[in-house]
Amino acid sequence: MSSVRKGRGRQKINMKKMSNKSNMQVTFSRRRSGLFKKASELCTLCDTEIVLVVFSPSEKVFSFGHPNIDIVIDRYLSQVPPQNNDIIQFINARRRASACELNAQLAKINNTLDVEKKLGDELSLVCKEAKTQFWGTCSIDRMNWAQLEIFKMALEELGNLVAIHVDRLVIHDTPTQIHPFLVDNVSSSNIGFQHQLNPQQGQMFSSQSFQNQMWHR
Amino acid sequence: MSSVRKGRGRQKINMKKMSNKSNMQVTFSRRRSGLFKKASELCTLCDTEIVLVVFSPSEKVFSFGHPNIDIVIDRYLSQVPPQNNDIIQFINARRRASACELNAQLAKINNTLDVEKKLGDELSLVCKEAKTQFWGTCSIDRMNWAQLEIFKMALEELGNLVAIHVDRLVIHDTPTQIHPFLVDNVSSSNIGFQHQLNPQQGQMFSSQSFQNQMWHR
DNA sequence: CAGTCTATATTTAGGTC
DNA sequence: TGACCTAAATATAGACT
Repeated sequence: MSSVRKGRGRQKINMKKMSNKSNMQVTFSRRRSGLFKKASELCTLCDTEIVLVVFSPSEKVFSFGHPNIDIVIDRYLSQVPPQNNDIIQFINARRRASACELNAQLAKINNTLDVEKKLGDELSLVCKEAKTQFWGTCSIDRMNWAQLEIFKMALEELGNLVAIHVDRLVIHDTPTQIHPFLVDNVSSSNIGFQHQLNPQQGQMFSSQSFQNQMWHR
Repeated sequence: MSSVRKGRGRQKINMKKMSNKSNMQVTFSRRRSGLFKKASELCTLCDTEIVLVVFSPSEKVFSFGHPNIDIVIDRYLSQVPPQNNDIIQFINARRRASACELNAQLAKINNTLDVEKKLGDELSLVCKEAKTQFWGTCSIDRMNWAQLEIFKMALEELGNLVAIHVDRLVIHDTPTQIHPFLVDNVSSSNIGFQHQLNPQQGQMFSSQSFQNQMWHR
């Protein structure tokens, strides 16, 4: 009786990086599950091919894919030796940075949205920036020679990695390390085509999560 | 008046492949959006890296996730004369759909801009679309291993192209073929790491989209 | 198709164990 | 972490425009 106040129900949260580490962990788990579930539902309902890979803030990698693509991805990822390849690291570093930043930007935009709906001028700015960035960000033209050189190498390196990987795949078709991930009352376990098995099973969705120690950091 | 029964609200649906094609299309769009939104939220809240690729039943590809390499690749592929390279064609084919969408989106944004400066709600739309579209369109990750073979070749090809391009740049600093589509009164600018420039600028966000007239389908 | 509206179905933040 | 609880926040099916 008196004790109570059985929870205040779901609270609204700011769409920005959560400050509380602990809460973040919880949220991460929950939302990751939700995300995978949504993905699997989309597969089921619309007969869609999907690939979803999530890197947890703590170096873990979770993935899901309708057909068998994810297997390839995961194998690929899990087999790339992180430490012996500066280029890959370089690439990842860049990727990480820009991914983060993009997210930050989006969060900001969203915030703005929440707070103020009538920022037409902002829209203008956003678009303008977008236009700028469309050409600026990733265009090779805008890179300096040094960067291009590096990229060139990176690409070649990447080519090799892919080649190597393909070879491996061709040789032994065994998953490196698959684990059941979200197994509601489901029996996941199968690799690849799990989804089309039992469409009517409803909430069935499986996935494989992988912990690849690789490129953490 | 009499008309009424303004909708029965959300109905529960069977979690199995939708029979009604038309409904499926609608559901696909809606859920795809939702999924991408969730993904972006996860990124934002938990500082997570995500790769999400969805192949629509109608061969379109939507993706969300990190950029960089893929971007460069995209960028580059788009500059290669399509007819002399089957591999490139193959890859472009896969991206075409989403490129179209991007163009459509951008066109829309531009229109909006010209006509009305204070469409706060549009901002909302823009953001949503941005989240959906602004990430990579092409990713190694989504390919199955057969495709990897092809991709490998493409990469090698790419390496050469980069090299060639570098040469060109060094010689004359002129863009090979940048097109208009979005050239407002913008002064684009720096290289590579531009994002960290003005974090507090707020609504600035970038993306990698490419509009090359050559793709229209 | 894309956007709008309505009424539910789901998801999930915050707590507690 | 994981499971469970509550209530508010969202996502969306169906019907229309």
